[in-house]
Amino acid sequence: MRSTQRNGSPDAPNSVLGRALTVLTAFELGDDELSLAELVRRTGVAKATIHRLVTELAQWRVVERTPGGGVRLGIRLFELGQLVPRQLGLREAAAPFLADLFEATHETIHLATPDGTEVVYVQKLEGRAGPPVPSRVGGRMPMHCTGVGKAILAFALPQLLDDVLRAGLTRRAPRTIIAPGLLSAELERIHERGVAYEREESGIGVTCVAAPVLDGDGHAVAALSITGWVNRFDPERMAPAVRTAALGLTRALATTL
Amino acid sequence: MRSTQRNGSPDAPNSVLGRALTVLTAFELGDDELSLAELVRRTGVAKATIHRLVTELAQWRVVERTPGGGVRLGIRLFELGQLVPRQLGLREAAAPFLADLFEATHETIHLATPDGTEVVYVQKLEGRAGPPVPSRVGGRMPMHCTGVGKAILAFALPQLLDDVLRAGLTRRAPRTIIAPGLLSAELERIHERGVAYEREESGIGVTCVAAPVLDGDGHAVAALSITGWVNRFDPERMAPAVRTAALGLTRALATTL
DNA sequence: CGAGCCGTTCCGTTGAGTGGACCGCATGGC
DNA sequence: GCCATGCGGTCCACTCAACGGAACGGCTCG
Repeated sequence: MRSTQRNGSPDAPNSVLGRALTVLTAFELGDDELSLAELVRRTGVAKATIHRLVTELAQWRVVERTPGGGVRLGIRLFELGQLVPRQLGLREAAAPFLADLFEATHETIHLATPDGTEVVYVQKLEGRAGPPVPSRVGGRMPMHCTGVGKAILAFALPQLLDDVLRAGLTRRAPRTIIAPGLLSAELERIHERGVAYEREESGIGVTCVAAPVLDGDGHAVAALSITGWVNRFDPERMAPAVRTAALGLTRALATTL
Repeated sequence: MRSTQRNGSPDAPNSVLGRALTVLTAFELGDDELSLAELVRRTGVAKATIHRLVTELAQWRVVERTPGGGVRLGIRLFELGQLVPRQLGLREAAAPFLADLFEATHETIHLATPDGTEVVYVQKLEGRAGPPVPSRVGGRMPMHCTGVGKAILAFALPQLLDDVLRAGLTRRAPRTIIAPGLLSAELERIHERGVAYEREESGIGVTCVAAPVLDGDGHAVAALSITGWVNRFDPERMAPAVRTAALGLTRALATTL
């Protein structure tokens, strides 16, 4: 069995493409620019090879060379990423609903889509007075410890829950649900109510309400949520708003297709 | 001389990487999914090769296979794109300023960064009652016919203006500036005032005010703008707000570095 | 002033990549 | 019913693109 890298990629690839993608995925959140030597260290690819790959990637503006000889991810990668249909269609359709929610609450709004056993955030509107949350557009979080994740999981094929359990219910905060039985029961309640609550399961002091966005078969293709401070924000009171927006978005996507 | 493709890439590449990037850049805005056959047609790459490349790209989730055998850009491309520092740092620093401008005006707000002789939109907050504009996050527009573009051009190295003129002042709307002399004069006025106006130069009925965001050397690294209907929106009245926000962002970026 | 690290270049070797040919399967016009 | 067409997918012998060890020049330390 292949080792589980965070990027879910074949390790030690001996193909050009594999090496090139290893280089690109070597960049992480804090990395502004990396030196060639650092890339060699992170990827295990030979120096001459890194140099050749980086030179060609730079010609395509997929990476950019910095004056100091370093390498940074290039603007063209951003442009390509914005064309990805899984986020483009969703974001376009969701924009007015998210704007309404934000206008009405001024709390932090999230829109996320499932990928594997995690969710990827597609949009985030940050409330000024809201709690700091580790989420980020283009970032990932496990499904079991987030409102959007649980909302999606409750309206997904049973297979997905198995995958999530097999991946392990890692603890993210003191109140993260790490017992498979509790998670199943919680998902059942969410499925009945159409709304998922999360209280300090991903971070201390943070709570949220989420609702799923469904496709024609009733499976979740996304979820949206409102997040706030646990003592200044009543998720139950926001539930109807989130649910309404999610239903609206579900309908908007259905009529688009 | 190499032909000027829109993606600015070497054509007829005989490297694996070149072929793979040709495949990725074959996707355009409207394309949800492409068939392998369509990719063969668009790229001129042999079918077996396309098949092999797509299979490997799919393993990395850079592309995804659809049930019908088609190919679409994958979520991982979106994730990578969101890490690109040129937009990430800018977007993070700009978020509060853009939010303030939007809150105060409820008109369409743009944040763009220069790349070559064009600008790439990094953020867009769409006003409900604003005019439809062709801009899109991750999209490009020429510099000479947009507010943000002119603001950037007025605070760039002279070399850039030469490049823009050499690329040609293409007409986008009846009032697009296509005379080099007029553009130079306009840029001088913009440099003096610190604000750029655009009146129906990119589209009929649309006007905007833009201001540059500068680096330590006084060169533009970005620009932001407010856009509205030409008869319901007075750009001069919004100029101080845009300029203030741009100066604030300039300062915020300076202290970050 | 030399040890160490850096980005860069060179070049002989080799196996990853290539693409024409082929398969099985829908589709659809005759 | 049947052949023509276009599709995704597979095979495999040839070949040249890619590899990486080695060497170079520049830089910064101690």
